[in-house]
Amino acid sequence: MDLLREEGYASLTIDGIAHRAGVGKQTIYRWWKGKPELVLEAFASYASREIPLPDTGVAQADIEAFLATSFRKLNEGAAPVVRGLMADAILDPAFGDLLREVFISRRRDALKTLLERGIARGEISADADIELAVDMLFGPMWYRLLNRHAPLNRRFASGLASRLMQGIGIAPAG
Amino acid sequence: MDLLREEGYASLTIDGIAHRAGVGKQTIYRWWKGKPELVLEAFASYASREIPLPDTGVAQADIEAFLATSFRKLNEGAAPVVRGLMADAILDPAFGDLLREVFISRRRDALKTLLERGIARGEISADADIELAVDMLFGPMWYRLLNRHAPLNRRFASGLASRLMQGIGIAPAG
DNA sequence: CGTAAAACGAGACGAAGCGTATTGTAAATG
DNA sequence: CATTTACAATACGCTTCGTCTCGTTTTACG
Repeated sequence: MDLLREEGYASLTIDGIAHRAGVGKQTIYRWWKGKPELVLEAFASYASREIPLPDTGVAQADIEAFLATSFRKLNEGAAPVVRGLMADAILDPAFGDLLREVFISRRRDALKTLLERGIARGEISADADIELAVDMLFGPMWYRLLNRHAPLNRRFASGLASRLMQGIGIAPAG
Repeated sequence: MDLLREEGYASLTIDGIAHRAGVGKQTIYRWWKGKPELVLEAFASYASREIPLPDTGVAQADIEAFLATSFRKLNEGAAPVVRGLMADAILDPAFGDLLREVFISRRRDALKTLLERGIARGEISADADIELAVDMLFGPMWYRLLNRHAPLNRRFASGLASRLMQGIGIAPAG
């Protein structure tokens, strides 16, 4: 993780990692298939203290808080790592499967939990398309993360959460 | 483009392109900075017959048609190329700037035109956040394109367009 | 035309990084 | 205590990169 911060994902090499760790290359290849798998595992353990799910009692607020926390983690340094992992996932479909399995799908599950709570509470339509809703929240996040055309800030989190609820929510009384 | 289709973006090399083209490597480097820039230009010219903007008279239908056409182009063979370009854009910020400038931003502009027509017609709230709306349409598209967890089909286009309009639209009479 | 400059095809070159193989040493295993 | 396993170090062959050096067209212009 130190090397990753110092040199960036693209410049990180197995030789460099082995040297910094005071370890032979063979030892690294004994435990990991390559750089992406190694970084993914390091990142997963770094982020192992899972982001606790917010529970404010209101779906829109939960979603907004969840997104805001995700954005904060990215802005605090995770962004380059996540971007690099995605680049390798694109170039190597096998690693793409792995990334989806151990990272993407878990984040999706967390978000689904929030949405299902909203359904249970009657805030969200029972026949809402949950998969689509997740895509509508994480999609724009990834789009800004990878494209860098606009910041991942609280305003964005708030905008996404409120527009989504207008799309799938049940209008509150009043 | 032939080589790209045959071998895939990741396996495409400058040496390979030069050989296939019956051309020296130096000639390629004289005209392009590297593989990503070359592929971007080839792709841009291939897609130069710009997708004409739909104009049905109804914003939601325009948006849905625009998305559906984009999805179709991707599904017909553009997807691997676009994915590869994005991977390089992630790994090389300078190329990321270029990709945003000549591709991403133009697609965004096309979508903005549709949204602004909707505002002019009174179908979309005049103070709607257009940038956010574009992110909410293209974001999920890119998310599925890169992550491959779900298909880019007509149902997805329809779902995105309708949910967006519920978020930023003005309820029609009736 | 005719000649000088520019662009070209071919491919050699050194620098990286990859993933594997080798070698002798240090742990651990039983 | 013997044997097996893991290890650090590093050499190796391979691939690709981007630059360079050749003669050989092709182009530009007097």
